[in-house]
Amino acid sequence: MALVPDQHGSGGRLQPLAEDGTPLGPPRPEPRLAQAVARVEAEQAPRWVWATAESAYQPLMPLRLARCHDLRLTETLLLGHEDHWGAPRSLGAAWARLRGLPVPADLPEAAAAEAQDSLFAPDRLQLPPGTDALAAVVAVHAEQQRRLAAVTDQAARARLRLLVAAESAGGLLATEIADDGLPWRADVHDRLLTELLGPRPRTPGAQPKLLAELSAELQHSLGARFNPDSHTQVLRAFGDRGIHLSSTRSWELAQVDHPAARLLVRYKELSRIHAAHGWAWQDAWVHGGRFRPEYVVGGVVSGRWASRGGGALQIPRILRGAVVADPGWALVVADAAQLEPRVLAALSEDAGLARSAAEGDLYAALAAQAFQGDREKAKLGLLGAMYGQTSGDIGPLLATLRRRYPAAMGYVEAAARTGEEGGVVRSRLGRACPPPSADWFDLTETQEAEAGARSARARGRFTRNFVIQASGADWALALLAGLRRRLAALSSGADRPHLVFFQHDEVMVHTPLDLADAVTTAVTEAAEEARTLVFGPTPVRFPLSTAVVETYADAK
DNA sequence: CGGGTTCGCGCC
DNA sequence: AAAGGGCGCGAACCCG
Repeated sequence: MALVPDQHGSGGRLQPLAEDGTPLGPPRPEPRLAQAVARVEAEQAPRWVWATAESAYQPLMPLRLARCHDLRLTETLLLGHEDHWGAPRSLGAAWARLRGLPVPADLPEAAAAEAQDSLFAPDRLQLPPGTDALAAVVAVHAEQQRRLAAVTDQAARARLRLLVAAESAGGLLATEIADDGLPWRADVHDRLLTELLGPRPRTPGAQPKLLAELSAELQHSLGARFNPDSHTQVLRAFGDRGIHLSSTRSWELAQVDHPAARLLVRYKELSRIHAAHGWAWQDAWVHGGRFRPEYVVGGVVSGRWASRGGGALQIPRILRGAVVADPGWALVVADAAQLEPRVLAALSEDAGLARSAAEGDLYAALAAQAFQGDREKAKLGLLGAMYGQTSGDIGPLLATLRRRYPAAMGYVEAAARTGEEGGVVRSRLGRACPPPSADWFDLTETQEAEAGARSARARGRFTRNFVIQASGADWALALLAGLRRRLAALSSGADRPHLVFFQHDEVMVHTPLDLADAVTTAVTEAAEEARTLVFGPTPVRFPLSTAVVETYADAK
């Protein structure tokens, strides 16, 4: 069912479609769009087709719909798959390509965010003036179905269709999470901040008491006046005492045997909390007991979500006590244990690594197999292999891994080689990595062989990691889509369990207490379903650690 | 004064 | 000699 809201007001138009996108009837004007959509959802539960969730789904909040086909997200996936990276992805751009018209550039993200709030800002859909938006939605959708059907390899086609469905479900979910919000207790947050920093300063922008004291103590211990927030001044203050630092990074300070180093590390920890998640952050982002961040589905090229404003994906551990379930409710927190090495085991079909990943603690099993039981070595070696690390004492570890797990190591090394040579790699479900940038070619073809080689190696590390990170994102998206479907089946109305947080390999559901066990079962089943959907028959397991808690702080 | 860059750190 | 992937954000700093 194609859906296009009116430019202003609460109406819109619907048009029923066949699976391949052919219209099954004329457009239906609906002056009361939300009611009409709710009725159609109850009667037919169609797959809704729209330009973007933000243009079509957000205005329908708090309505919940089961399935959609998001044209913008799908266009991005298809363009990547067709190696047309960088082409504009808006509905208007896709329509223009279809009709042989000049293709409008995408709005920059910042402008797009503003376009949301202003009646006069340019329309993010980028349709040429006078274009019928519903006709464009119908035509672009039919074209996307045609392009999906044109993928020749049957298994690859099925996986790409799965990716389109999962990505679109992600679009639904991001809108719903923003609508529901993450439960956030401002009073608990304030208490935590007061313990760490001292009471909230009366004048906005003033430094909290404990932070100011720490700053004074730090300056006293170096016998100089300086701003601890200024790298230049800090380096000079230490240098004047004969301590020569190459940076002010905390790991470097940790090696310095001077009281000022410890004070500075502590100062940096606290000032960061104050600046990034302090009272100003609370004023800006927490309202009515909810933190409402804006998630950007597919905001990372690997398919991970990004966020805009509020640092939704960087909630510091020390403040997680402020995430508290409502009275009579609970939080179900689930995260995938050791997701990325398991993804590598499944992708590469390495028999030895798969055996380690068949259950329990992967690193411990690896250590028992190949590292004389030294779990730390096993973990460092495998992480280094997935990131392309070459420094430190990792050489012998990589050599062991190469000897014992040749298929797994061969897999990441092949991905790295492809990247170094300027090629493109894909996730398990078919998300493509970006091609090298234009200046990459300048560098690799430069006279200065060293700069070119360095740049090629950097791209090799990127593609090496991409196949794993992006396939992990495939799995997580499939889990989300399956979990969302299961939660909707558990109950409806105001007391429905709902997803409130998603961070790469971790999900959180806010649920009435009596449904907490059912939610735990649902998330476990969704993870198992995702494993089969994404990786097919594999011995590799993707265990979740799940917890039913009152506060996020108790989840780990 | 505003915009862009660098540094460094929060998260995975 | 160089030396691990992906992000968002804020403060300092630099420049026109």
